[in-house]
Amino acid sequence: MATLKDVARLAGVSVKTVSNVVNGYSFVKPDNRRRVEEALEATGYRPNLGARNLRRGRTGFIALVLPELSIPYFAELAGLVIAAAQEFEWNVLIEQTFGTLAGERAALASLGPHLVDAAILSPEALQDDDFQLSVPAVLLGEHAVDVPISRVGIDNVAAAQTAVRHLISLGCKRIAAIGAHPHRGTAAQRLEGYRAALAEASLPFSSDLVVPALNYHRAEGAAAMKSLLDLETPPDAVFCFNDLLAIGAMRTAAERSVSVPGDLAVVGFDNNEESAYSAPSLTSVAPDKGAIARAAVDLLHRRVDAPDDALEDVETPFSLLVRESTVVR
Amino acid sequence: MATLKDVARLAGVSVKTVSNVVNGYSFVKPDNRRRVEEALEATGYRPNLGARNLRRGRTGFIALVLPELSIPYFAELAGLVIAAAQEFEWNVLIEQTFGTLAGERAALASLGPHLVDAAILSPEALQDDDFQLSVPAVLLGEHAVDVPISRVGIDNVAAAQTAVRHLISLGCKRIAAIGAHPHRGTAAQRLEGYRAALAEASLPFSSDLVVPALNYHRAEGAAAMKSLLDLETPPDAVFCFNDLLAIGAMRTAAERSVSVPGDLAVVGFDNNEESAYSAPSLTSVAPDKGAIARAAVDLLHRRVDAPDDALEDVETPFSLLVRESTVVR
DNA sequence: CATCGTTGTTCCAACGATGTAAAGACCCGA
DNA sequence: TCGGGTCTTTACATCGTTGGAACAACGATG
Repeated sequence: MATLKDVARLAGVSVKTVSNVVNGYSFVKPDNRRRVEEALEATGYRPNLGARNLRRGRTGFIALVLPELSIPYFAELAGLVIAAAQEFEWNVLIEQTFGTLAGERAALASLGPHLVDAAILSPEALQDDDFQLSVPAVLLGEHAVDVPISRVGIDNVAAAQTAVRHLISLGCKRIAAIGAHPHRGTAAQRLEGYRAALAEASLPFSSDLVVPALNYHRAEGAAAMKSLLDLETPPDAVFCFNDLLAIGAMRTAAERSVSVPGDLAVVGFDNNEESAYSAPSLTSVAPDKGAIARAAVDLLHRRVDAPDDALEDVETPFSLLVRESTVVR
Repeated sequence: MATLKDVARLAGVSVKTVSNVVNGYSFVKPDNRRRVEEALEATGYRPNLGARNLRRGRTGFIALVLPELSIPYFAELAGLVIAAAQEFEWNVLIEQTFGTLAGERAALASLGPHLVDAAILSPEALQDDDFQLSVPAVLLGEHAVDVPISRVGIDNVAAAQTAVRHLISLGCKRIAAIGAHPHRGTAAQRLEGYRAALAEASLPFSSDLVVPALNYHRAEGAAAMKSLLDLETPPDAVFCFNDLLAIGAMRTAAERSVSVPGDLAVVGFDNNEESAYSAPSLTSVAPDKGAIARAAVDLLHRRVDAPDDALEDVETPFSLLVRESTVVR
């Protein structure tokens, strides 16, 4: 691998002059510039990022801390974050926590100014004390705890309310919710939106109809739906806090010969690509994932230069995509 | 951020002694070792990886070059590669190519010994000439071209043959295939397995029943299935070269009121998590993704130390998971 | 022609870590 | 007491890059 030194020798100039050319410094004699450029071309020089960053005090990386890539929402988001980060010549380092406290603590501990310039976090179990960060960070989703970190995300209360209002508009009276979670901020907000929508339609809130979930995997949705169908009076609709839970719930409904949307309307959350192709296709709250990714990366980019700016709370748009799981074809 | 110098000053020893303690060098006096360890603890020292790697000539990163993270197979694989890489203290850099030649070329060009120690590649369009790599690499899938790079993957011919034999054993006579691709090595192999299975059962091969696909997205599977159902004599089974195509195909079948598996048996490939929950659930060839990820990382780890060893071709196991899309419940 | 400001280039130090060589401490037996 | 080996520590150079100061060349100015 060619270094600046090699290029300098070949071009017959000093190392610094080559560095100046590489970095677009203006005051280089046209003749020298040409010779250097030829030498760069000839050697196929590529800067050693480690050395450059060591010198510059930057690493060129940002961390993306998320539960797991096998969850479609996070996989899609990760792809968009990588694309957004490219604009700032940032590489993305993905850390999986598997939603555990230990995993999240380990991920945070491994971060530091020597490894990454900034971090995007999607925590699920972290407590206040854990947020001892040494690099600028932004939280995706909702604050479960009161920590001074900027946030990017949709208005989860409004989004949940929109989803449940839709179910109510279809005439559903017993609307269940799957996905309550002790620590997850988004879960609390979505539950709040759910209650608000019930309240404004004067529908009773029944804790029987609220089923918790820990990992938001399909299997949990399936299990939750079983317990709901076993109720004395099963629900006529279910609002799931993510699409995977909804897919699991629909699976159980199919196994029990409960017709969706005839007997049971189902709404999910996240709008995974898979949800447009399920049978029936899934009505879902669709956050603008691209906007989230861009906003998060952009915020961090500003924050790296000005770490002491006021915290930000960026609200990104969402929409409700109505599909077959709530409306008969 | 504390450096070795800070720790050394605090412990009252030289920088090198601290370095020796950090790196587990044996000959350090117990007394000094204790003082250094206390100082490490007190300062919360974490090595600057950039500097360490600059000195060691390693980067601590491997690249994972894949089409896109929003494709579940690659998302699941990426998660497993990250986990496998952790064992060797490697961080994983994910590069998305979106399956385009330009994207793949750009990804390869960006790799180099200054950025990564090695690379895992899942190319789809690259030609022979493009494989000018400056770091050890391993190919996932199949060689589409004749390049001297190690490979990890399943026996795609045998896997496809197994899948189609299964359809034949169900009594299917007109078995279609979706996913033929001009450049993709796996596609060629799977097509070969498909033809072999037909041949051994003395079933005719008809090119009408082979539909190409470029990106292996759900939409393509849906479109391909439409064209198959429009045939004068539609197929009674379809073997899709990945699960997304199969999901799309089943979607079309549902829209056309073609019953799966009654009128049409469907087999996919990859065994995405989603496929166990679709309606009907999808019979799929299940490669051992964990084994692939571990084998690839392991191979690279050996290759970094011994770059000139003979090429390897690691074959990982697969199985056929029979589900509702081929067998009536 | 001395002085000046602008341009262009080079030299040197530094980022934080580690390998090398050499020096210092220590213990043993002769 | 001395030589010789084994531990233990240190000073120094180095990885590839860039910032800053110093310096050199230049035409323009008085």
